[in-house]
Amino acid sequence: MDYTPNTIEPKWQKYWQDNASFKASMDSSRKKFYCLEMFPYPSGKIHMGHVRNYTIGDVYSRFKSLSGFNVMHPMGFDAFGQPAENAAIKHNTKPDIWTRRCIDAMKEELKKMGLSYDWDREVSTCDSTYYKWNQWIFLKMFEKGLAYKKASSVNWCPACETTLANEEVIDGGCWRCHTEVIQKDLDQWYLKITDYKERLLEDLNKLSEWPSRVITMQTNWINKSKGVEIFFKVKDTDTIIPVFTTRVDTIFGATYIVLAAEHPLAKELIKGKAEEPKAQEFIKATIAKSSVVRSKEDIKKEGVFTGSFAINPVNNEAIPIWIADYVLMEYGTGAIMAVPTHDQRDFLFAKEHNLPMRVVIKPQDKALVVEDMQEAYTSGGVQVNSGEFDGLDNETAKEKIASWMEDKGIGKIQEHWRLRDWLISRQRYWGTPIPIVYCDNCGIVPVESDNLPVELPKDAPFTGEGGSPLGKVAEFVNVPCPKCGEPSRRETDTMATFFDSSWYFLRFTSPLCNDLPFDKEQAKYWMGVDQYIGGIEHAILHLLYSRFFTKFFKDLGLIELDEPFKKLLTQGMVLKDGEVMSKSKGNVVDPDSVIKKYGADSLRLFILFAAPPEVELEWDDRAIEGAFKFLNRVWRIKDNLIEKLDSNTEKALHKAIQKVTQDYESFKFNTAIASLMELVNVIYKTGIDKNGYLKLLVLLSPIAPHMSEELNSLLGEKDAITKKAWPQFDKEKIKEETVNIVIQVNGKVRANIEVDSSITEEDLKQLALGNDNVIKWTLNKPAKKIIVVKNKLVNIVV
RNA sequence: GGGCAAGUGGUGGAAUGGCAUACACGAUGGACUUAAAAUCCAUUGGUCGCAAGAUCGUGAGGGUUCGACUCCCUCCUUGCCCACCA
Repeated sequence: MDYTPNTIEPKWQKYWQDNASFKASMDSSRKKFYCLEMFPYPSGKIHMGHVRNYTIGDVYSRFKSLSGFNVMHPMGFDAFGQPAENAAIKHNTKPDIWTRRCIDAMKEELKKMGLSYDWDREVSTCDSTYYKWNQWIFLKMFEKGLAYKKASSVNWCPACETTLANEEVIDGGCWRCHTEVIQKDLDQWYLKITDYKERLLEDLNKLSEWPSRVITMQTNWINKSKGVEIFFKVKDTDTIIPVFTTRVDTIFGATYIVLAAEHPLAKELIKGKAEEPKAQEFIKATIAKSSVVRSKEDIKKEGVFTGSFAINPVNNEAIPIWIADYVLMEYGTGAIMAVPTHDQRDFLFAKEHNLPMRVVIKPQDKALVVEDMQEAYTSGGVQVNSGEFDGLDNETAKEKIASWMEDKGIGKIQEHWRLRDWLISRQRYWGTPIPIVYCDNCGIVPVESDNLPVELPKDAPFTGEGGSPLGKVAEFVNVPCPKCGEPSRRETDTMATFFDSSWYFLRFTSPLCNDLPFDKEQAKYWMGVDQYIGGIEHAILHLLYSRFFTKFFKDLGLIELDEPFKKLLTQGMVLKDGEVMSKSKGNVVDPDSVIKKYGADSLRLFILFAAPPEVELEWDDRAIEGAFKFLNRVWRIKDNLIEKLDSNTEKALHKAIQKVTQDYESFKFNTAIASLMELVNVIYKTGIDKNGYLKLLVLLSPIAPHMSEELNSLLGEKDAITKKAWPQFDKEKIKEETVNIVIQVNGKVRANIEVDSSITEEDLKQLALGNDNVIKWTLNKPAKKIIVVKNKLVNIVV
């Protein structure tokens, strides 16, 4: 009988479903294991990235389950978002209909992969039973002052007609449609994630099982830096311009000041000056450009003189005040002190506009002359031209100048954080309505939590143009004020979808809970997520937001833990011909067609065997055949089972159990598969008995679950393979009586001997010295030194 | 510009201080077959050699060590993330 995955696989998928093989229930007598892969956006079709992500999670999950853990392995859909709106417009349907269809299609494909999900826990963020709790969480945040409204200039995508968080702007374009982003003033809802910045930074220390690069990226994102806010007085006035710097050691070299075009003082300073008309025009032109466009490196650093001067408080020098496009209002105080000799941006600007320069830090061993400088000197060195601080090294000077300025009241030591508040408003239809009402009498009024959910109207008109579709639905917008009952208007913005995905892992613990976002008892048992698996592209935003929400829930008393994800694996991308698979490059391999041809087991095997999980994986059409061939090889063993296992094969089996177990545990699936292949190669030479074969099948079952179940059942086993126990290896059986010892002379391998593993060091030395080849290579020279590494090698140095 | 990875046969990769290239793909040869496919077996880093064997070899150069793909320094290349963050 041949191996026919197309008949075997649906059969076992049905069996698992009918027998609720992967249903997880709380059982405090058993050790739990919560294995989670990042839930997908339901595009309707899975791609190889999904296959890789979910196969890794599935193998680990099945391995943990066979090892005795009470495993929870849920799956759901991150179903709100803009593509549904675009698709609905394109296909003349409605986002919810389109999304539900996509979810069904995608679920079918996921099931065809044979993934061991507890589908009873499925959640879709577009269900009102889910987004009701988004609204509840939002109201709690509003109550605690963590959700607030701010009128501000925001990134605006003209194509999507929606605001974007800075984090969502990629290379000056919208992260989804790549249209160039412009600036627009809107009243926006923000979440005050900055209230949690200390904890978000501090608690990174607790995440010892996260990849260090993700920790580094988060640290840099939150980025705490120490510096000094310096007070520059505008000459002949009482106006103060505060300026923040991390390089206070360069303060004596400040030769001008630069304000952002948006700086509130900019217009005031130019008033009545000869420079006013030119400066006015510059300000207007600069504000029109978005921050992202302005931040492009190739843009020339433009600026105008304001006609005003500032007094440098450390030496009372009057220095010119400029306005320039390279200074951004959002950072620091929106004004900088420029030190062209020691900052490259200032250097270029000063050269361009002929501004003065002065060296205040010079290298240890030589002089630094302004006229000879081709670029700013940004390294450390010795203070010069810095008054009483001359001669100090600049790091010491930094400390001393800072406290000296603070004592004199001309500066203030400050912490500066890079992390900013999180903009969650979207002028979109397909998202969670923000549960807020605007009343002429009462102002901003939260919807009563008893009246949640604020349902998304099913038939809002949207064309993709002209702002919020919800604003056009009268019966949605016009409601009585929850406080005074007078006619008022609902908020028509919806929430960014990152909100939805910031707590779904908690909802999985009790997806039907209807009095809180999640059940406290269930969450206490199942949380935190023992293993989280997903793409490196989520290393900052999604993980940071999820950490923020978790800390917020802790503060509400809903959970006890600080961090949601104990262990994190970031899988590498799937490439074809050295490039990321993408529709635009036309190099996409459709998983479904591979499953049709070779079966899900072969696809799973290939994707794990081709590379370790963390690194990029190169798709290879031929190697998938190799995976299929290997499964056939395992399949055929069933026809040639022998009665009695010989001791060498038995040893090979036990060694494989040891190696495969270790490798699964540490996500080294590629080498685990290699060991299984080696074992199969041995079996082809010597044969194996039924008992040994069954063990091999259990070892293989996390990777090729369908075939393993089929063979297990063909051999007459009553229990499904998912109910079996993980094989244990016997230490006695893998004990080696003899070991191979490498003999080196001066570090070069010259001989190889087989010795009893209990041999003493002295005997081994003598044996090595007496070896013919060793004698040949030592040429009777006396050994200067002999290094013996137990059970491995002898190195004779002559 | 900053940060983080990575660089090993024709290819994917293995080895984290101790026999470099496990396992697989591909290739070549053989067995089976009327034949092909499938399957099974063997060979497969370079150079020299009939062979035994020698010698070179993990991006480049240096260092530490009895011994380095592995640790350290300098450089090169590629990828990813971030970026006028003051």
